[in-house]
Amino acid sequence: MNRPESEGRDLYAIADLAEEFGISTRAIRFYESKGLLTPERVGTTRVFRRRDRARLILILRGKRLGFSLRDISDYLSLYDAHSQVKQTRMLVAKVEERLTLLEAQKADLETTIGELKDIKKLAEEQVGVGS
Amino acid sequence: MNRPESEGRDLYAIADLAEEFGISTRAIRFYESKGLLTPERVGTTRVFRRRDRARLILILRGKRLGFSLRDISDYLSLYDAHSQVKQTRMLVAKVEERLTLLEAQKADLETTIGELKDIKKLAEEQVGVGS
DNA sequence: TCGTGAGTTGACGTATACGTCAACCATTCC
DNA sequence: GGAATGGTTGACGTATACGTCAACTCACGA
Repeated sequence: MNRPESEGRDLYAIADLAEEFGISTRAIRFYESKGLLTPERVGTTRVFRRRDRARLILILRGKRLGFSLRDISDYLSLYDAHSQVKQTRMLVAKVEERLTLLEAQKADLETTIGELKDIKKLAEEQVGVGS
Repeated sequence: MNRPESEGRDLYAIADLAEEFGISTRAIRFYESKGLLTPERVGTTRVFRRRDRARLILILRGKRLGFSLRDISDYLSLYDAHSQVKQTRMLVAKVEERLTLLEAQKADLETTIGELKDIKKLAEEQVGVGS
């Protein structure tokens, strides 16, 4: 069910990921120092795999949403637990908590978007839309 | 069309607002120092009106959404421009820019919410939902 | 008149999230 | 073998968003 031969074929250098996601290598090292990433080492050099890359995507999305690295760390552990499927009750509670937060955030966002659309409409009427 | 008599009837002390919104008076003073609020003064004491209270609500919502005070400041100026209705073309552009940002954020949020719901579902199946 | 409570202004401290810089390997290419 | 290239670790600096604290003012009531 596992394919050891296909493993070890997805290796990224720190600079690869930095460039791909438009962040600094220093930032990536910082995330590692906070335990959000756990790349392997070849000697002293970091080697990242698909898992790390996926986590990095989650990290950056979390940041775009305004979460702290601490929040994101918790969030990532939900994913880990997800694949490990242990302490499942705790997990459900945590997920629900997070969902409540996010749904509230979504409501805030929708309110804000609505208000801005109103402003835009009024402003456009003021000018004459097509002019 | 304006009712001067009904004005000046909505006065809040700094502590009123702090308590109402569960923040510190220091925070409110900080927002003022950053130009986000402009309460009047009676002697040295700050006096807030409905306008300030409304702005504070926008500030706190912005913060919940993960925006910096700098962002929120820009955002508030959209509202100001909105009521003043000047520089209208600039305003439309700014609003559109902000809307693009927020729509992207909303997409991020919906993705995240979706993922968490998946995790929750899997976890619940693992346990047996009603148990 | 004294003190008590509420408000005010700096000044300083703190946590987060990095950027910058120096000094140091390790490879590789000529 | 020397230089360039890319990677590594501290150490230090910076911006944001406040909290904490000291020292002061002012109004009010016993």
